[in-house]
Amino acid sequence: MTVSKTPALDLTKTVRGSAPADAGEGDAIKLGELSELLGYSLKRAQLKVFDDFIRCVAPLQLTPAQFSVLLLLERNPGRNQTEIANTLGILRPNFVSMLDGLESRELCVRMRSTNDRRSHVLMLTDKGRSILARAKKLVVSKHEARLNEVLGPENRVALLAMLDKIARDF
Amino acid sequence: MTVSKTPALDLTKTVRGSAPADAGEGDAIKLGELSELLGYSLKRAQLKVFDDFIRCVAPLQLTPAQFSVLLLLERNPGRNQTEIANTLGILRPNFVSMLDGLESRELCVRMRSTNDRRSHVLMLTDKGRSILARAKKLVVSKHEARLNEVLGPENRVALLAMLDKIARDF
DNA sequence: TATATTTGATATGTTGCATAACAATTATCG
DNA sequence: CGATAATTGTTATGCAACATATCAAATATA
Repeated sequence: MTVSKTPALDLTKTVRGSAPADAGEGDAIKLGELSELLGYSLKRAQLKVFDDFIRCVAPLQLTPAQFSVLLLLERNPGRNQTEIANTLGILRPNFVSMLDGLESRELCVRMRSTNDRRSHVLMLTDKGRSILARAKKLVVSKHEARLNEVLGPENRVALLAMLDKIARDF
Repeated sequence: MTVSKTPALDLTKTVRGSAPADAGEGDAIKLGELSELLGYSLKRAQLKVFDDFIRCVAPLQLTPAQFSVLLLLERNPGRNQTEIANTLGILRPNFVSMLDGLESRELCVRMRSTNDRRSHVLMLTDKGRSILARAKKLVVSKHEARLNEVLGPENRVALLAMLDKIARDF
């Protein structure tokens, strides 16, 4: 049992540095308490993971956000823009140009709803389904494979569980 | 032992949705494979954690990025802008306006180095040290306290370890 | 019917992040 | 030494993400 002390930040030293000269030449910069800041590690990890995702799925030219939209449209066909945008945490005004991009590539379509002629029913096109299927394969075979390499499968699951808990209960 | 299957994405169904009508009325939108995408969970968790950080440290008006700069300056006095910016993953041009903000609030100072008159030696002011000390207390007592509530201390440590592994080995 | 709400859209602003270019200074090399 | 290259901080600029206000059309509600 590795007993790592719980208190993360250590507010002891006050560093009375009044010397106007340069720093300790040659040695590396110390992260210090920064390495215990969850937000810092979270952001750095997120950037890395997004970078890897973009690389893995580069042949299809899909960003993580676009991929998530296509996933939602496949699982929830016939929803309108507000519903899809809301579940992804995207504001409706910003979702418009996103859909413009996907629709101009003929990956999805907007159709006026017959029930409520204000809203647009969103649907994947065949091309959209095809691209999404290929994207999934790349994500599984490259992106998640790399992740399982680094973390190990069981750690990946545990990590996901903790992140979801944060996203929900925080 | 909860045997959760390792393969995250499940590329089986093809959803032959050709109905131009609306979706399954009334029921909630299903996230589907999205909940298995690490990048998605990572980003949502990161946004939540940053939001909480900003709230907790609001009385001092410090963003996570500003806090991390002050932490680095305290631990590594006398470094120049390039060194600090690099270790934080901030591009030098963008670090200029960041320092402008901190310096205009008198939290740190730039002094021309006597060794190399191109570079600026960065140092915390007394006010900067004071604000940083108060910020640390808020982070520990509010931000990390909340995190330990949600995750539990040992999970927090495990989470940090995995995130750092991703940030390093990915 | 009159008023309020919802939906998609536009305009606009802010912020984070990236690149090119520049003057001043320093390092390198012929 | 002197010419050239590299470094440091800076400015300008562009792009993408994110946020707010506002609008017309359609619908809901009073």
